[in-house]
Amino acid sequence: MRMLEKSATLLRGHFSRRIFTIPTVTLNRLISDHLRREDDGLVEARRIFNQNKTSLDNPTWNMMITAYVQRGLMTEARQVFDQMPVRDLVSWNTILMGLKKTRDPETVLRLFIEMRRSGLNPDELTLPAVIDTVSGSAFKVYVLQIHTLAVRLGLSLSAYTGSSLLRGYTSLRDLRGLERVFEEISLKDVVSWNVLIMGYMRIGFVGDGERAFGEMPMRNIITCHTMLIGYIDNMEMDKARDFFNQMGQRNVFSWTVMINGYVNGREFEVALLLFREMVGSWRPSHYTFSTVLKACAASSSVLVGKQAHSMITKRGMACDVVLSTSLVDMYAKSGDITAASLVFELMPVKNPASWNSMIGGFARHGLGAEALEEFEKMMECGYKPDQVTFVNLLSACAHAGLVEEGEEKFMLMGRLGIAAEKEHYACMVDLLARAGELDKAERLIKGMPFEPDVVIWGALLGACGLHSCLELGEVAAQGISRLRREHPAAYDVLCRVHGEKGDWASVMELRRLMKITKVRKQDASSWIEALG
DNA sequence: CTAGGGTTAG
Repeated sequence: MRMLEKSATLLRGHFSRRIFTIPTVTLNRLISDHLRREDDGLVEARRIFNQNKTSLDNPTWNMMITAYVQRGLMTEARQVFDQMPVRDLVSWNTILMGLKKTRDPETVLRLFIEMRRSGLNPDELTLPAVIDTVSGSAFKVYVLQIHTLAVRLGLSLSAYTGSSLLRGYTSLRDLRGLERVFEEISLKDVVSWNVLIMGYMRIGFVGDGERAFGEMPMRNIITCHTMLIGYIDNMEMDKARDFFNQMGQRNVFSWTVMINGYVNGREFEVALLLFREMVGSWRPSHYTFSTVLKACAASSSVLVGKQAHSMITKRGMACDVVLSTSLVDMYAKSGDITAASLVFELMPVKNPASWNSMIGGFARHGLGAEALEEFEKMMECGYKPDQVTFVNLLSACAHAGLVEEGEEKFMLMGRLGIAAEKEHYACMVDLLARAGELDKAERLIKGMPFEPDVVIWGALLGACGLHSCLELGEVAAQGISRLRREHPAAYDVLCRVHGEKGDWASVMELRRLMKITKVRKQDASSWIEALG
């Protein structure tokens, strides 16, 4: 084949755009062989493709689009698509399915309308691309319109199109729609059933999910995972565990789902125990490790964290961005900022989340200057900071007492078009109040576009305790008690403030109240305790 | 020549 290609190119050079052309069949074979190659034959395929554009048939054009779509290169895919002399149904389907991944409902809808205008009718592959893009976006209402179209074209009978309609009605939380679409499918396959169960579970109808599970004529392991995830999402951890224990077949995925369920339910010890049980007979995936590292980070279990890290290293597991970021975060949250920084610096690919973990790590270690410095590097490297970046940055400033820098970053956030959320205000209140700028903090709270929450009042209250400011402290404490009746920290700080002022009568009254309402201080946790 | 369902980080 290579020989043929070489001589063809040679000949084409000599007979420059004269009568001699390579037969279309040969070119198609040549291009598809390149695209099938394990190593990247794409560049070579594109070269041959470009030289022979005028004599290629549609399947070859479509294969070229597919090649780019599979690699996620949508700009290139679009380029080829736009150059096509005649776009057929496969071309449209391929480009629409590719665009699904970009989560750009406007473009997808525009293209879909353009396709209809060109006189082509969608088939059972076209609609899922459109439906899946609009569901879960602000354009979900289109699901109903597309369903109507599907019915008119007889496509709602298809299991393939039907499953995307099921997802569409799930995103609308429309139980009746979900069931009606399911009934419309003429030949229900295992996917139809699985997606139906997923729909029931997502909308919160666990019982209906269980009923469908009992009724279905065929099952596979994905059915079981759908049930498992359904239970976990509905916080039915006991049912999930029972189901998991009874599963006839399990794989790495099953274990990961179960472990992740416990992590999300904040049952970190159970999660780590299950992980230990798992490694006896399974090789965890990078999904497993990420979720386990999250558990380690949240419970400051450095020991298990380090074990996980060495397992990853020892078996030469590909450490992707997500996994590396989990490592950085685990070390940062369990107190080893040096290790965190080391892993972070060695990361070949970073993303905003990675930077956030690093900056957040510096913040929690009180290293304000380092956090600010890392933020500058992040900007220099061209990464876009987001809300999380600024929460970390502002809390770094708050912990390090960098008032001016904090105010500066707060304004920068506005200039970058990132809306300040409650958490940002909480950091700013903390920052200002701690620095003794209590009036400024109070004004900030009054100017907020939402009601202050416990965290914000708490930050103010804490600082009032620090600066022995009784009047404002009481405003804050009242704010808290309006939101939550018994809040131990509020009583605690108020006692201190009153005590410092020598207002012992108030202190006694508070202590009495605490006894009556059985208020207890919240449990503290430390890195030392969690080391085991 | 296009093909649907299940998991990860800040």
